[in-house]
Amino acid sequence: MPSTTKIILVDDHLLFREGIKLLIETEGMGVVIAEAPNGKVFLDMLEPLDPDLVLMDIEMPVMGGIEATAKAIAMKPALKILLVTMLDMGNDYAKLINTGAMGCVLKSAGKQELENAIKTVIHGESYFSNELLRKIILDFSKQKSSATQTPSGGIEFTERELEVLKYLCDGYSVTEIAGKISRSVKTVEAHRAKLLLKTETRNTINLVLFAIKNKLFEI
Amino acid sequence: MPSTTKIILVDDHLLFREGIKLLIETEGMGVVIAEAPNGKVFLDMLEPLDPDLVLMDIEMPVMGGIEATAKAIAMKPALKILLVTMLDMGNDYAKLINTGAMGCVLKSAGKQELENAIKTVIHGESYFSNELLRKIILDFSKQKSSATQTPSGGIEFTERELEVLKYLCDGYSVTEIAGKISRSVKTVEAHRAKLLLKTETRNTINLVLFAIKNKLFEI
DNA sequence: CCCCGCCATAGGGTTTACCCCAATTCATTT
DNA sequence: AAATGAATTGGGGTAAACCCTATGGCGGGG
Repeated sequence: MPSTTKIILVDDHLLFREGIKLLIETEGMGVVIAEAPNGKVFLDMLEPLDPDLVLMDIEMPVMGGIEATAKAIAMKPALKILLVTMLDMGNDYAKLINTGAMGCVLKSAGKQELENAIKTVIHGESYFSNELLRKIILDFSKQKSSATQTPSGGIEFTERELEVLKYLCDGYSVTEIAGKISRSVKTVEAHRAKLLLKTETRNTINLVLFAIKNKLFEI
Repeated sequence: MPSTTKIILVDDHLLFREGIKLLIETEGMGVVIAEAPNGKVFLDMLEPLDPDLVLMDIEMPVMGGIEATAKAIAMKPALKILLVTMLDMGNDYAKLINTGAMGCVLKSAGKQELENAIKTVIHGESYFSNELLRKIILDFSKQKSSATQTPSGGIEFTERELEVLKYLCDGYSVTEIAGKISRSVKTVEAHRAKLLLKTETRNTINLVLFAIKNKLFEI
């Protein structure tokens, strides 16, 4: 860990950069060695300047923070990047997580949280703001629930049907299932046929795919 | 929203259930109409009792909370389930999110947070504790980075095989694929047979499940 | 009380999946 | 140049999947 943290600010708003810079240096979080108005300019100064930490905005012209982060991490895998975003940035939170950035804070965060985030990231841990985390999870569960509701409007299965479906999703054939539950192959086939009807699928593979997409069973 | 929330407690520890029950009823959060020591017992009482909310432990004998939640949601998609877990439960946080549960709190949570979670979930929104959210995100980014390193299970496929496999994972039958790529059904079957050999699977369903598990294709 | 509907059980017959085998092409090796 | 091996293309035959039909059991409603 360096005695003085060398920081680069990447944001297309001059006022925001100056405010952050003042905040960082008066609070003794580190020293801002450079500023860039977009991802492209930042990437050009990455090699010669060799910063310890990058505070990166996401919405920027020419090259956004997501793309710039991915490329920067590809060049310097150990580089610590802290993303800065507004809460209502579309709904691509997954991308945000997978850039390789060590953390993400909201622009609405107070200086206390920013300081906390910077120290955490410099220390080698990751920091994601709680508000953002909650948004991401809501996004996740929304995807899930909309997937379960749309296919056929809340399908209900009988115990036997669920049992057969579980075995199918585990990869067992109808014949094998018939043996497992001590019933005729024809019986199990009838249960599967009912499942095909209820889920509006044409064959076993599509039935299994349906169950997996709707997270009825783990695979 | 009902005037008195009907709650079922599912946990294998009697003391924990009794403590939670006392807490819920003295704080006026609702009324505990039943208790179950594991997921199987709970599923049996789900139909007749028709609860508004379920407090479900994850680590339980016979049938765990993840599986029980998935099945319960499959039977009653509108049912509200609040999972209860310890923080160091392996690393299957993704499963936890995708069960269909409306929320998750830690066993170490105070009664204030529990009350907050119950009210939120009953109100129709989801609630996940902040500590847990942070864990989940870390898990998520870890999965992604390891996934980019090993695209397949070490197996190499030819162009044709990948093409056939993609169609299979989309739910198309061998006959349909033969039409799509203008080849004989027998040819496509031969490609699939090669896929079965390479992946060491016994039939198409297991082949598709293999591909999904190894994240060869999105579904 | 009896009928209707749903579930679980199963048979008959057609289509598809699966296994064993073969020919052609093409790149690499001997 | 000949041989080897792998990819792509198919056939033939059996087992399994898939579709249509049917019976006995059980609970709710006229």
